[in-house]
Amino acid sequence: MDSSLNTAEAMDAPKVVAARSIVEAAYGAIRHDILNGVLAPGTKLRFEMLRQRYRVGASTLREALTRLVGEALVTSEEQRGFRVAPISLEDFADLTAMRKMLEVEAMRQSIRLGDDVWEAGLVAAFHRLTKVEEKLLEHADAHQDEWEARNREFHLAMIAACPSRWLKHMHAILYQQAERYRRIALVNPVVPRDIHAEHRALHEAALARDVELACLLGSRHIDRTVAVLNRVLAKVEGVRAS
Amino acid sequence: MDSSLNTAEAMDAPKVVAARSIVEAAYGAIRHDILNGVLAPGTKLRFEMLRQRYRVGASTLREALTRLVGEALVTSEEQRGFRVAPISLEDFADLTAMRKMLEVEAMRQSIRLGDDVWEAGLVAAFHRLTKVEEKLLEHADAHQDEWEARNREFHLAMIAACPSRWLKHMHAILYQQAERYRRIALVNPVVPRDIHAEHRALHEAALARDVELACLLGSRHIDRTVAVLNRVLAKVEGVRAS
DNA sequence: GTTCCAAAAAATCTCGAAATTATAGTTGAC
DNA sequence: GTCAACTATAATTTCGAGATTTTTTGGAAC
Repeated sequence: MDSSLNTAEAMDAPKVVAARSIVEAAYGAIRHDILNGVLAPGTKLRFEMLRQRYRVGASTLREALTRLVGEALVTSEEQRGFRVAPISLEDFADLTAMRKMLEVEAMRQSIRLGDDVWEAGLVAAFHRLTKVEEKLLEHADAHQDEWEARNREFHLAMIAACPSRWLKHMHAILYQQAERYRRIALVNPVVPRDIHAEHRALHEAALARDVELACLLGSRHIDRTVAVLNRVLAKVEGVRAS
Repeated sequence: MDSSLNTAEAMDAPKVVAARSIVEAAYGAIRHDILNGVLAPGTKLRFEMLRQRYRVGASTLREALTRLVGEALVTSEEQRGFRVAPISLEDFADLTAMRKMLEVEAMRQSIRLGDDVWEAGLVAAFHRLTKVEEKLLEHADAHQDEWEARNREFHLAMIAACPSRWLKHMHAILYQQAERYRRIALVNPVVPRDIHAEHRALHEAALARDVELACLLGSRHIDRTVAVLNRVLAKVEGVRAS
């Protein structure tokens, strides 16, 4: 919960969470498959099918799904089972507007209150992100997963000093949702070119404690990501339908 | 989900939800008990105890609790069971700052976009709230529960025209959390006196489509509620401890 | 008195069969 | 041919016993 600066736990979110319980493992696996589009939006989640797929009992499965409902990755209809939460351009716009509001506010607080430890974490995260972006320029579409992870860490490091647990909690949910859209659009991988420049500017403004500039850059950064994604998503099958 | 104007469903949240499934019933019952302090903050939630209390099987109970974890009314520690989420003055401040931000933004959008139906709903909600407040002046601390419900409906009606699902969703979670603190502080019932005037002003500003005034009033309204609650909560046993 | 270890106790977690409910298919009446 | 009621099928939901893990207890060594 409070370990956003910890390097070792960087890969916590993506896949294998070294699950201590079976529910946790199932939850992680299903979440992974939803985020990566293996379980397509709108798909009916039938119990027999899921029980085979993830090798768990009915109740265990049910608990994992309930947890995903709480994060709005799954929907449930009383007595009619579960579905992968549908996606739409409308939802993406809503989601992003909300995330922008929260992320900017979190940045504002974080930059104001961040101490040396926060700065160190931010610099480190930026460095790691830079490294991956260099690799990305050579090997093209490999490392895409890794870039996603580093990108997330960088943005998390940026708001790490924000003291509001609720703000960070809700931001995390929204970021995860956005991540879902991003990965679905990633069928045609978007090579990040000027994104590095944006990150650098953002990073420097934060270190210079220029709150207003950083917020402005952060805001624009999200806007551009959305602009790109909107273009891609509009073409992808199923975004409009489900 | 979309029935915030429906009179008949006014009592949906508090208690008996006419549960279609047993999980739903258990969830509602436990939620009710947590919100009203029957299950005190920090309390360990042992399965045997809960199974007896609510008459449900282990898995069913577990699912209900998982759902409550999603709303941050319950915490879970891997392999160590569940607890009623602790409360603290710090959390209350955080929670409220967050809610203020979201509620004001939702009001802003709602007042800008609200149509005739929205206006009608708002007027109706204000009227019902007024009626209860009159009753409250006479019979003192009875009807306190009803006032809570009408107050909630009024504030929901105010933001009903906000088109953002995410904004309303997250606001709902925060409002519920705040409700928890309010009811715990309600051991010494605070008689709402000038609150009626505040509501009237807010209501009129909204109908006049004076966005800025309404937001200002809404903001102040929350601030005052917090000021009062802070004074009460500081005295209540257990808010600081757990 | 403190610290360690093992065994017992208590709690949580997991499973799949059985009960309940929804859906599809079928027949019969109009 | 359409609709309603009924039946058969398929899916979800519920339960509690058993497996697994944590916590407590008791006792021996230091």
